[in-house]
Amino acid sequence: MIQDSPHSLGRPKDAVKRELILSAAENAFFTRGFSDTTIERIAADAGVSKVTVYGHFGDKETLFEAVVTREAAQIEAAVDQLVTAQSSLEQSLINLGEIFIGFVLSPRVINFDRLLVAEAVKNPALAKRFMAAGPHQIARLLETIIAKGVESGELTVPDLPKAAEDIAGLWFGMAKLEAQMGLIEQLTPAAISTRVRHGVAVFLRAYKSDASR
Amino acid sequence: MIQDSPHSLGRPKDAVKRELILSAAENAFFTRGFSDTTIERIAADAGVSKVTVYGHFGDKETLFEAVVTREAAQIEAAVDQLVTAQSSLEQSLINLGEIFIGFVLSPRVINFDRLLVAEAVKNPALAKRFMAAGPHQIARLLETIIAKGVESGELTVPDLPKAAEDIAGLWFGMAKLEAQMGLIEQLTPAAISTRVRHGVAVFLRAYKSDASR
DNA sequence: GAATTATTGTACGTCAACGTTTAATAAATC
DNA sequence: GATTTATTAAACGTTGACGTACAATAATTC
Repeated sequence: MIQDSPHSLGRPKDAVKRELILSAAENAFFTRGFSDTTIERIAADAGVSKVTVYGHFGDKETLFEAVVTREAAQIEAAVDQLVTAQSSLEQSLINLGEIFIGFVLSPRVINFDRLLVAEAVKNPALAKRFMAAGPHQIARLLETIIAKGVESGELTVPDLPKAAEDIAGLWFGMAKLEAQMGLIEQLTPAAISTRVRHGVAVFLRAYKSDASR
Repeated sequence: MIQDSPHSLGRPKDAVKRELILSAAENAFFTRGFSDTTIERIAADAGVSKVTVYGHFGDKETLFEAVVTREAAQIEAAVDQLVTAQSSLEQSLINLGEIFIGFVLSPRVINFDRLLVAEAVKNPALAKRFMAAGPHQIARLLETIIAKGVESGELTVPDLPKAAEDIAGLWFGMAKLEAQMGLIEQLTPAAISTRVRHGVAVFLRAYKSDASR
């Protein structure tokens, strides 16, 4: 049971303002990085005074961590929704791939991990949290799907985690790097679909069992 | 012919000091990023006065660009040396892959592109220069090797650039991301070799022509 | 209504870093 | 040797941003 935050005395902190600050901070950190983001700018964007920012979050570091934690939670929730519908192996892979690649290559997530990459040296714990919430969860889902294909006899897979990594690598190709470097914009759904289907096709050619040829 | 920089009058700038500054700057930028690197620190590391830094490079931005340009040139030179020895298709791929992956996952290059990723928003031209000097050159080499396999009838490849991207993606897998995020250290040569051979095997299973099965 | 806390705007203290100036010395050309 | 430029150390001006202080007002509990 979580107590409904009693706060016993005085004017309570405004939860809406807190959200506004987090959103403004997220946007600023994402586009400018940690050092080049100023608290004053965040406060202005949030339509809030600087003192209020300091009232809700003690300092810049703490605010940054709050942003990352919040984003990681959102990613985690999004991944959880990637429910594998009942369908063929190929279709399952395509479904997951389209959601996965559309997600990972979205400007929002690219910006997020641009930021994380830059801060990873200084704050490894945050980077780990991100990996656990995103890529590592996806990898587990992939393994589940591939394992089903093995059970049904469609696939021959000597190393499950490696096979999951293979298809993820095929989906990514060079696109992630090029997105990080700003060379490609948001991919259209059609482009994502093409990319994913190609990866699935190559993967299946490599891993299809002799029995199912 | 390049004139031997006449400089006609007065004491010439010290080329050794220039190199020392570039090295110190590279190291500082790589480990701390652009904004968190100070000119004073660079000067101190280089064993040189701050004024000398400003004498050689007008300001911080220019120094940064000089570092990136120099690094891109080194990468370009390194890639040029990836001469494809005369050997089997499989062995050619393995050779290129081991050099490629060893190179791309080295702490030096990971740091470099960590830096580039962070600055890509502000300076897209630098990011493009990096991609052209590194990944895009490698891609061309890969296409050359794969094309040979097609000519010899070993491979069936409907889309050459895509196939090159496939094998690069297979080699990378999640390793690049994990290295960027600081989750894995420098891979041992053995680990690199294993990773590369695995990628080649999967690639060949997917792309081997019917005639050569 | 009294007490308490939140929020705001403004102002301030502090610090770090960019980039410049100055005076002195070193290294090059003529 | 005269001139010119590079280098150094130290000091400086300036700017930008973090974080705090203050006084006034708003929201909430008792």
